[in-house]
Amino acid sequence: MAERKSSEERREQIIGATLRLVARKGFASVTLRDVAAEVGIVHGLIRHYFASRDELVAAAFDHAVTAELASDEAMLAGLDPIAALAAWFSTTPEDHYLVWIDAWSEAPRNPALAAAVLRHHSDCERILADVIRRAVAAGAASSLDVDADSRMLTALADGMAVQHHAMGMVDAAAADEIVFAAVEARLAIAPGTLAAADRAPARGQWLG
Amino acid sequence: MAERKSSEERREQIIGATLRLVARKGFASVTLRDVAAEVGIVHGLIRHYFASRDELVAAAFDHAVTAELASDEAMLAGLDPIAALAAWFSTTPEDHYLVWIDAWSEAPRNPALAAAVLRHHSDCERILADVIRRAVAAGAASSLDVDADSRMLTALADGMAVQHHAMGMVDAAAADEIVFAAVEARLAIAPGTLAAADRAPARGQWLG
DNA sequence: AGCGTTGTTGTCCAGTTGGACAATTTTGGA
DNA sequence: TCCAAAATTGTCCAACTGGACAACAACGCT
Repeated sequence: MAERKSSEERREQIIGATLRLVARKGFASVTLRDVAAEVGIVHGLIRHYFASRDELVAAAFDHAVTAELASDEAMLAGLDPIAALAAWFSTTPEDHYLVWIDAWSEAPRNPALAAAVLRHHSDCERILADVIRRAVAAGAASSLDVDADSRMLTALADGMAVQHHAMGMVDAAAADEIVFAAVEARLAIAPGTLAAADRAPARGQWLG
Repeated sequence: MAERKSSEERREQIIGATLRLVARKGFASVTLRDVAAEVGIVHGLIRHYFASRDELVAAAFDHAVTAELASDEAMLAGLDPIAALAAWFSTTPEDHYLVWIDAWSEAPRNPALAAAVLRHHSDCERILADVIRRAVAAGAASSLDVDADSRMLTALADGMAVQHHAMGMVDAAAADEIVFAAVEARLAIAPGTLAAADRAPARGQWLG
């Protein structure tokens, strides 16, 4: 009666279900039984793949962000630097950032998750720094300290994402406008350039 | 045998204990029994003061932030505008921001908390906007759109706080340096001015 | 002193949780 | 074909959860 799946397939199925639930209900309130029901298995089976609940949610976060950043990076590589900046700072899908915010708040109490958050945040700063370097090399921007600029602009984007996604203080258009203006000022790009270049395909979704 | 307290006194005692536990363990994992044990009462008594757990944590957040912002605002009023900017953007106590980050992630699932977060975030932007206006009036800074600058700089401070407090990516000194530089650039203040002015008394603690 | 209000207690409940584990079924290779 | 390994099930458990509630004790008022 059991539709038996290969180990890897089942593992990814569980991770996918976990992510979907985390996006909907937050890390703290996702239970093993929730995940099992979403997949259609018994909750005991999850223990066969993940040693603990903490390990499961950390693995889910890590898996999703790894895949998404790789896809984003590939997409950015195909754009000219200005279009890449516009795409990178455009408002991301709702579920994406709510999971990040949740991860920030959960990290102090879940070491495995904290490590993943730290690593992927560094990835984000590195990806942005690479784009800035390309823009500078192309003469489209200027930067005295690329890493510092990347760190500052990443922090700004995170803060605006909180205002938009978690608090609903600003809509997507207003958030983009504020971030674009700050990026342009910081990198000596003519005002309005990024908004005009913002024709990139939407960033990847997690929960297909 | 019962040390009977006045209604208001007991209420604040419960709120204080709740905040202390939220800072330590996060909103989601604070239970009524935890709070009761911290205060030294029976968990049933909490129901006498707060209709539900959600209402308790929202009230605790609201109460603490209200008090702290009032105290901060009074302190800022006693400083010249540049010193006030430096004080406002100096790294805040650890427990303070961890609670904010936790509130962001909990807000989508706790309407009362969401309302408090939204209201107090607006307070923060307003307080900063007032300081910027004083700085502009004093000829110490310039701003084309005070509200936009306040919103952008608040988002930046939040994002840096995440990097510092939740991820440990940067230490307090580096975070201050990045934020100070961005504030100076945005408001046309000479570089280094804020670091030199950063002699303000530490912002208030919650968990006395 | 008597009395109503209210702070306070202890106990109960039905439900949920993460984890453990033996039993069963399926798979894949010898 | 047979068997060891791996996937999967069902069930158990001890602990904990928020909430309900009746009983008790201290208080303010008259």
